[in-house]
Amino acid sequence: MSGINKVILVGHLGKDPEVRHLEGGVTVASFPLATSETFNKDGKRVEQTEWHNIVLWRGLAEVASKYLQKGKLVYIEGKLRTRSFEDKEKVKKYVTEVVAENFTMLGRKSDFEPNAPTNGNSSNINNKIEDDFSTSIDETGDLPF
Amino acid sequence: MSGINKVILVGHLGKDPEVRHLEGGVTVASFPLATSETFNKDGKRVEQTEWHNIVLWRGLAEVASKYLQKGKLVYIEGKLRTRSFEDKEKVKKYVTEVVAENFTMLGRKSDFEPNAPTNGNSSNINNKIEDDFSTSIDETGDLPF
Amino acid sequence: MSGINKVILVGHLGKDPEVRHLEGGVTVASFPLATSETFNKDGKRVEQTEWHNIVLWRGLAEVASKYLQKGKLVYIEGKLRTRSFEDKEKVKKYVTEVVAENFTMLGRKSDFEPNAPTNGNSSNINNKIEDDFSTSIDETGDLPF
Amino acid sequence: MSGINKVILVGHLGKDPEVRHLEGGVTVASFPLATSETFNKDGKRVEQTEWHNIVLWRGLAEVASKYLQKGKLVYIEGKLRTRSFEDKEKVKKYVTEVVAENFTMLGRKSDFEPNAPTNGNSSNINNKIEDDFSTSIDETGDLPF
DNA sequence: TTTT
DNA sequence: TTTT
Repeated sequence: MSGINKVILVGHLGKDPEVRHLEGGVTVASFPLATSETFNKDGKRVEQTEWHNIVLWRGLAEVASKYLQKGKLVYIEGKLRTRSFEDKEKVKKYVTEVVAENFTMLGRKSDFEPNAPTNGNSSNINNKIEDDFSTSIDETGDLPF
Repeated sequence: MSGINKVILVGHLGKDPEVRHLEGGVTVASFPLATSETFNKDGKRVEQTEWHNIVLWRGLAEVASKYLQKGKLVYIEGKLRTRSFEDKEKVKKYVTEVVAENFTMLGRKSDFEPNAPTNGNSSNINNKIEDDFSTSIDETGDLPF
Repeated sequence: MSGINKVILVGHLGKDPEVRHLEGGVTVASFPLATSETFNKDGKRVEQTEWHNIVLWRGLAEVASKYLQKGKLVYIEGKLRTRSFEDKEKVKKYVTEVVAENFTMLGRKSDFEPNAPTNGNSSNINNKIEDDFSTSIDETGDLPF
Repeated sequence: MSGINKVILVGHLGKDPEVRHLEGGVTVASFPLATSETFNKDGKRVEQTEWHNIVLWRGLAEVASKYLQKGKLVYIEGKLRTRSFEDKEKVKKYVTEVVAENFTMLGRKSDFEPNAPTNGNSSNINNKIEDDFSTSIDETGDLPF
């Protein structure tokens, strides 16, 4: 009859959410999310990061744009959706996104003060202790989307 | 630190699993899986189907190739992986797949006898009656789940 | 900060849903759900069944009481809740329940016609043939999922 | 055929893992895990905490005892199991547990240094910034198990 | 108490 | 390309 299409992610935002307002007043937000996995390969600790395109609609988009920021840790629940689009050269392409159905902020409370500035190398005492997630993203910079 | 990357699907196979044997003897199987969602739009019942690329490795690939067939209902648990490849025109493309970590067959037992032919409109009486063939599965006894 | 408390089950109802109407007009439904696991132990196929107490509230309770029946296969998503109560002898006891947040009917469509009688060994021909009654469901059109 | 019995939790340990070694050398670890949910009730922010009995076996128990500690944030995936036992007065009781199948440590890296001392009111600089989760547990002290 |  |  019906089916199940469910995605559960816990990871860090690669960028601040990007918010757009469509005609009709609908809000959409999106951001890349990194989920990392570490495993041993030939006795060495290897980290593999997977990047996900997260899309949020309406009220969820507005909450996300208010509370989520680059580097923050979030739990996201949603569904997979593959859509096609035309790139600049009019070539048809496909992209798979995770359409969020709800999310929960994880980590320290201080990480989620609304309206806090996002300076990558902030000297904010609360950010100081965090691991160096954000800078390493800036360096590699090769999000596949 | 670490993250979570989990996908849970319940849907029907769009095709029989396609099995390949890589150099080194590693088996890979893949198939498209459809998850359907029905909702009301302007008083009308609309069905929206999402297609997922499922990939299975090693032992899981072998079990899948033995028991799963076009049309069957399965529960699949896995993780998202986006990989790039070059198409025939040497254009770099991305595809997102669900790498299965385990699966469970749902539905009637008769749907899962190994080696059964896949005729779309089969009039095989066994497909209409539940609980048939259960003994033959008991006899082979090698269902690893 | 916040947490995640999520349960995902696919199993068969052990009984028809039991519906109660609380003061204030709130509807609650509940039923036992069996999830079975089979594994090999000393070369023998062993089945282990786990029973879950499922509880549904309000609209979800009403839909469940209309469509779910003893023996049917369902996907249930919800959260764990342990509550205390006093038994007949005034002894404090604890019970853990799965409070359903949504559910999806799996299996053949004919399994889910509303108001069908529940005779365990029914010889009703409609239970043997797939795809029957589909139009009658289309006509009523009020399946909210 | 088969079923699905899956639990996904993100929460904080209420106590250090308790490790036991059974005859035959099997290791079992267990601890209470709190998942909190906050919602608005009559305009006020209410927090509701659910406690879960987590049980881990063998290698997973050993890893847990090494890395997990009271107050730490973890993602746990497992299955529900209700078992009966006799209490001191020989009364038969039931308890529902989450048998962990894997777990992932979340939060700051410094939270998971192995062998770190667990003093509730530690003056360890890394613990200082944490929110006051641990003390509030000590005060209420009413774990239902 | 279900189902396969 | 599946299924209901």
